Formats: sequence, structure tokens, C-alpha cells
Amino acid sequence: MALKKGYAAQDCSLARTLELVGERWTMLVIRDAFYGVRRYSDFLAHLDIPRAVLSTRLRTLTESGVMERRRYEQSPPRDEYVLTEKGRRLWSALFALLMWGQEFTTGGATVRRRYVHAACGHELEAGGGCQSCERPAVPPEDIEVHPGPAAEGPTARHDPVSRALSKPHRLLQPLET
Amino acid sequence: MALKKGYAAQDCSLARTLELVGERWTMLVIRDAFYGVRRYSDFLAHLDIPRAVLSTRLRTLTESGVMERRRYEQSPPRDEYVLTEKGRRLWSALFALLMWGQEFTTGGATVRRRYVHAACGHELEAGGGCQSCERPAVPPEDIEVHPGPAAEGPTARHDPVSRALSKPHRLLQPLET
DNA sequence: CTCGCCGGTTCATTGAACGAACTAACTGAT
DNA sequence: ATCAGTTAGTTCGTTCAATGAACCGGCGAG
Repeated sequence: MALKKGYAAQDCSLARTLELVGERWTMLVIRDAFYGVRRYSDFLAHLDIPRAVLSTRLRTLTESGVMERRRYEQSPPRDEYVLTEKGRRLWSALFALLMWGQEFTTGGATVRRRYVHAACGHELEAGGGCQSCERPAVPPEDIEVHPGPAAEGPTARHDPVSRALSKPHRLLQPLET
Repeated sequence: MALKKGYAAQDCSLARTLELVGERWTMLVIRDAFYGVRRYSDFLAHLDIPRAVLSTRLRTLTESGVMERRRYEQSPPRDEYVLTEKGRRLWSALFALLMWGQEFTTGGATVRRRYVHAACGHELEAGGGCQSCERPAVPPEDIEVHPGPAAEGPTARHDPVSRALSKPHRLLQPLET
């Protein structure tokens, strides 16, 4: 972040966390990575983020070990960005924010996406666990995103990522775009 | 936030959440509120935040219903800022970020604060629950902050809030400063 | 060889953060 | 009554980051 002082001076684990993932756009990039977005152009189209900011964020996340950049094609050279274990462990925090938003910030609107325990088909509860399986915390690999009641409609987006997510999709698996 | 476009355009609950609590400093203000900080000057001294930014954040949080401003003294007129129910519900997200930071961002350093289930005295696990009580999610009212191994030392702060937190303290209870 | 795509970088403009200084309301001590 | 001190801000000039449009280089296809 490199502001004059940065709040890293706090020597507090929350402050250090926010230095890494608390900047504008960063959490949305990570959310998309959980959805299976891996390519620069897909992040760009789905987030409507300025190119320069996306480049900066991907570099920061890569340098701090939250994401990993890897070559998946030699010619033409193409890289993809995927979450590392460190990054995948952000799921519980991300999900908690997501659920809070669904409860408190939807102005009468209904839910756009539902999160389902793939093993049993039940929707996750707010704590990130599965009630019917009595699992306290379902890991992201076992979760599917399903389109919710508000997925279609006047506010729907039409980028490749949004279209790919109109079908149920396993978290962290690459999206077909 | 009122940037040109804001990412509220995403019509996604995470984006809306971050519009409210994703700005620089905001989460640290909320964390301090959980610690029991209520007065302008205490936020200021503990966070080393510019006064103008603190004013803006407290206004935004108040307007969005995350915190409430209330008169606790008539003369001289003094207001305090306390979390509403909406704000208190951010605990699980905040705690998840905190634990992630403790695991991944402490560069060999040790923990500054520990979070203890007041009813049984056991430290909370990373998911926010209490292992020994088999409670899946301990609410903040039942949690105490204890100074951790790194509370003292060369990096220790000397503001009133940090001093008050050198003793165990129940979350959300006002700090004696 | 040229066209277009992908994954960036560069640049001018705008907006936000920073920190120091200033203000307003009040209290308590001299 | 005056004066210093505390609290809770606002104001303002400077610095830094976000935005969006334009530009660029590698490459493959036609």
C-alpha cells in the first residue's frame, strides 16, 4: 500500500491483514478467484475494474503469496492467476462478509447467488457450515455456487463470467469462458 | 464512498458490503468498537488515524446504521459511538480476518491478543467457536480479549486504549480510559 | 504482411488520505 | 473574569492512489 505511514505500524494482525487484502477491489478479485476466474481478461470484464488497478492488485497478491501466477500455455505465452493455500484460507472471512451483506445490505432485493454443500445439496448457513451434515465449516472445494432468484433480471450482467455462473459451479474449478 | 462509479454497480452483496465497511481504516474502527472504545479521542489515539478521516468514517458508519451516536453527557455535550446490532453482527467476519492474519502475516512474531470464551476460560478456535464448550460460534458479548505474549515489548503502544487492554477485557463493554 | 486479440503499461485527471493548524464549546483553577 | 486545558471536530495545502482512455508488444490466423 505504501502510504506515508501505512497502518502496518499498528503491529496488529488485523492491520497487517488489511494491508494485504483490504485495499479497494482486492476482495472482489479474490472472490472471483474462488468462482474460478483465472485470466486477466475475465477479471477485467467481470469486475469493471481499471486495467492498471487490476495489474497492481494481481502483482501485490502474487508477491504476498495469496495468489500464484503460472504459465499454462507456452505459445502464445499465457499466464493464469490461482489462489494458493494461503489465499484459499480466506474463504471463511470472505463468506462471512458475503453473508453479512446478504442480510443487511440487500435493499429489499433478493439473493443473486446461493452457496450449496456439494455433498448433500443443502444451502450453507451463515456460519459457513452445513446444517444437515453437521459440518461446522465446509471448505470451498466442497461448495457449489448456484444462481439465486435475482441472478436473472434487469440488473443481470452479460460478461462471460456472469454467463458461466448462470449454471451451478464448483468453487475453485476453472470457469469455461 | 462516492467514487466515479463505485463498485456498488456490481449489485453483489460483497460489493455492497465493501462499500460500507471496506474502506481504509473502517474495519480498524469497528475492531476498536468491539474492544470497547467509544470516544473520538480514544479512537484517535489508538489508531493514529487522521482526524478528518476518523470524522468521515464515524459519520458514514452512523449513517449506514453500523454504529450509533448517542449523547452520554449533557454538559459538556459529549457523544459516544457504539455498535448497533447490525455492527455487532460483523464480529464473525472481523474475527475470521483476525485469525487469518495471525496465521499468515505474523512474520515470526507472536500474538498480541488472545480471544477467550468468558464462560469457560478457553481460547477460541480459528472458526470463532469454543472447542471445550462445543459452541460453534461464541457471540462477542461472551468473549474476553486477553493480552498475548507480544502485548509487552519494544513494539508496545502507550496510548490509553492499549494500556486499558493490558488487562483482560470483555468485548463491547466500555473501556476505562 | 497485416489484422486483431491478449495482457499489459503510460499518462492526464480526479478524488481521497495525510498532517498540521485552526475553531468552538465547555470546565476548572487562579 | 480570565486563562489554560480538554474534547470534538473542521479547514486546508500537499501527497498519493484510482480512473479511464490511449498506447504498445508478442503472437497466431488468414
